[in-house]
Amino acid sequence: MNISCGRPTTHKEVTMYPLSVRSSNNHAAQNYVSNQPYFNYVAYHHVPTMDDQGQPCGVWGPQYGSPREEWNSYGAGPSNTSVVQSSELSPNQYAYNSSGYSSPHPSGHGIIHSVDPTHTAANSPSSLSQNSYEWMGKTIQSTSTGKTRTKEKYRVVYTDHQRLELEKEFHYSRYITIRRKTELAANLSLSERQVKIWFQNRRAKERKLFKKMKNQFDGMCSGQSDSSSASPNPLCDSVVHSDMPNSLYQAPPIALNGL
DNA sequence: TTGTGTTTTACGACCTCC
DNA sequence: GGAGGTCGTAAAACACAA
Repeated sequence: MNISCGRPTTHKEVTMYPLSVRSSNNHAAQNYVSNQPYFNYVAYHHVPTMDDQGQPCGVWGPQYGSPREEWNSYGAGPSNTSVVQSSELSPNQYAYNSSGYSSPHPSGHGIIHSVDPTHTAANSPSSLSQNSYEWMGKTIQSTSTGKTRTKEKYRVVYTDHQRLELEKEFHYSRYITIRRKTELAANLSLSERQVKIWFQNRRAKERKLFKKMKNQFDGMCSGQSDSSSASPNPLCDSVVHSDMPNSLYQAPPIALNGL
């Protein structure tokens, strides 16, 4: 098997906390991830691959449905955004409307490239809370540890837009390519480091969720695991105990040769 | 309002690969 | 050696019951 996801070198990022401040009053989408239908772990089987043209590593098999289009059910991309702040919507009314999201970008993705600068300016994190960036000037260096921390914030909270785009990218591929990482970082006003770490954390979250679900499944099936008798629940045999873990978490695309 | 549990960013340690 | 991977963890942000 020739997995050819490139891993070109990238410069080490210097800025630890670039533009990324979420408006404090938008809890609406806080939990949108957990409600997403793609969290169907039983059916999910992702194999990260990428060709040498910079095409996405993610192979979204037909069993998962179309990778990007289904995001329209959540509303959409950044472009025509109408990210309505939660001050205007109830938590169940998280509206993220876009008709432009579905148009694929050159590399096969369909999200960021069509961003209208005017809309971006109107809806970008910076526009959400212009003054919220002030704290960034207060980055201090911890004298004891050398760690870079901000004086007033240990971490930033990403905007709904940033999260949505990251989630969409994650939905498309669990492992982001160098190229897409660069694009995303630029378009979301995040550092590449932040994008990378977000994906790492996101995968960790998924593993955690999967583990949780597997435990629940094991609990359900524990009473019928007697090998001497036929399992009354075929789901316990075929899905949970054999297929899911290994297929879900393949080794990361390490053998990389370019973007 | 407050206490508590969960989630979200961010990092360090350690690993593998080139 | 540098890149990005997982794993574990810290701490802020958040949700929610009492």
